[in-house]
Amino acid sequence: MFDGDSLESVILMLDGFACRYKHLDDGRRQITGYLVPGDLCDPYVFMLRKIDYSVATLCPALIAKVPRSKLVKILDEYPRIARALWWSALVDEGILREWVVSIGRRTALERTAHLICELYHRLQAVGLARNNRCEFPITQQDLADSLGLSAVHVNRTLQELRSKKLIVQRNHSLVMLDPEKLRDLALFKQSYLHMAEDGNNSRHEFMTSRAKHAPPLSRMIDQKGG
Amino acid sequence: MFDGDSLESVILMLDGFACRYKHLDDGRRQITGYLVPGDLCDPYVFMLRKIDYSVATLCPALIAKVPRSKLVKILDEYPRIARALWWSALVDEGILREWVVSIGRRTALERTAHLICELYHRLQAVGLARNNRCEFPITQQDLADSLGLSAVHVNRTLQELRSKKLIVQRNHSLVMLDPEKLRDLALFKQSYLHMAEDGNNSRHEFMTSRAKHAPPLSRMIDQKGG
DNA sequence: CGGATCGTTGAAGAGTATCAATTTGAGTGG
DNA sequence: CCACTCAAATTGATACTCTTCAACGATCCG
Repeated sequence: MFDGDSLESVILMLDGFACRYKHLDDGRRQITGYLVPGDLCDPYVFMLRKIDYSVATLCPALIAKVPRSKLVKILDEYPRIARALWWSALVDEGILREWVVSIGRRTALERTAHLICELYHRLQAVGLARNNRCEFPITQQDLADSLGLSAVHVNRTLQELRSKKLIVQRNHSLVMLDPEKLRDLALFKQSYLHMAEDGNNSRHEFMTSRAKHAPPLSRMIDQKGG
Repeated sequence: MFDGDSLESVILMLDGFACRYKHLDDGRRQITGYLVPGDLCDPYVFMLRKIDYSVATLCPALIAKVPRSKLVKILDEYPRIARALWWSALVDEGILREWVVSIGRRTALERTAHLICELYHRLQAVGLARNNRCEFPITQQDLADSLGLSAVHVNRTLQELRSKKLIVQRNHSLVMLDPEKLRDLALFKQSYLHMAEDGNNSRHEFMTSRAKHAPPLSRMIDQKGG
C-alpha cells in the first residue's frame, strides 16, 4: 500500500508487524508508527480519498482486507465498533505526539528505550506480551528510521541498554530485564496510550467483536517490502 | 489548559496563535503542533476523558469556549460540522506525521523551512495569508521547541534562510521571498495538508458555519503562558 | 528610564553521522 | 551436514552538525 493510493478497502492487522513510513525525494526514510495486531492500517478511508504515507510489513503478516462498503455496513450495525475506531484514531494521534517528543527532545538512549516501552505496552494490551517478553522483529535499520538516528548509532545504543542490564534480545524477541528502570530511563508515562488500568484497550474489544462478525478474510503472507 | 485536565468544554481558536506541547519531567519541552484560527484545541472531548498535552497561546488570542453538551447538540443538528471535525482530526494527524518526518530526517535548515511553509499554507487556507506574507508571532525559543533544536541553532538557521534571500521577517510577520525555492529546500509537498486545490479546506467552512450557528462566545484575552 | 524578553554572537565540546570493513546469523541448495 | 549467499549486526576511525555556556545588543512596555 503506497503513498497516493486510493482507498477501496481497509486493512486490519491480524498477526505480524507493519509500519507506516514516508520517503523524502532523495531516499531518506522516516517511519511514523508501528502497526500491531488489532490495528487498522488506514482508518482514514471515510474522509480522505488518498493516504499520504506508505505501509510495509516487517515480517510475514496475516491481514484482513475489509471492503470499504462492507465496513460502512458493519459500522452501522455495530456502533461499538465505530466508537472503537474513533477511539483508536485518537490514540494513534497521542502516540504520534509522543514520537515527536521523543525524536525532538529525548536523547538517543531515552528514545530507544521509549519505543521499546511503547511497543511492549501496546502488545500487552492485545494479549501478545507478558512476563516482560514480546516479539521484536524490527531491524536496527528500521529502528534508526523510526528514531531519527543512524543504524550504527542504534546499534551502539542497544548495546548500552544491554550493558545496563535493561534488555536482552534473542531470536526476534525482546525481554525487559528491569521494566521499571527502563521506563524511568525512557521518561515513559503509560497514560498517553489511554489504556484501561488492566492494560487492555478497546482495540482488544474490536478484535474480539471482529471475530464474531468479520467478513471473509483474505490471507496474505508477505515478505518485507520497502 | 493543561495535561491531565478533564474536558468540560471545547475551545475554538478565533484569532491568534497557540500551540500544543508536552514537558518531560526535567523541563525539556516539545511543541507538537500549532493552532491557528479555525482550529479546535481539543477535538478529543468525545472519546478521551483526559488530554495528554497542554496548550498555550503565543500571543493575545480570541477564543470561543463551547460547552461539551452544546457542541453535541450542534453536531446533531449540523452533520456537516461533525464531518468537518472528523476531517480536521485526520488532517491534524497527517500534519503530525510530517512533523515526525521533519524532526527525524530533515536537516535543521529543511526543517525550519518546512514549518514556515506549513504555517503559511494553513493560514492561507483560512484566509489569513496572502502575497506570501503572514503573521509570525513565534519566538526562536518556540521554534526550537517545535523543531527539536536549540534556540541558538534556530537563530543561525533563520539567518541562513535570510542570507539565501528566501524569507524576511519584520515586526511579527514573515514574507516568503521565493516560495518555490523555499518549498523545494524544505522538501515540502502540499498534499499532506489535504486541502482543496484552491487552498481552502473544510475548516474554513467550519468557521463560516460557526458564524451563523455558534453559541454565545466567551471572550478571553490571554497572555502567553507556559 | 529600568527591567524583562528576545535576538545575536563566539568559542568549545558532546553527540551523532558517515564510511568502510568485518563478523554473525539465517536460510538455501548440493 | 557443509558450503554458499545475503541480510543484519558490529566495530573503528574520522568528520560534522548541533548543543551548551556566556556575554552582549536590541526592543518593548509600564
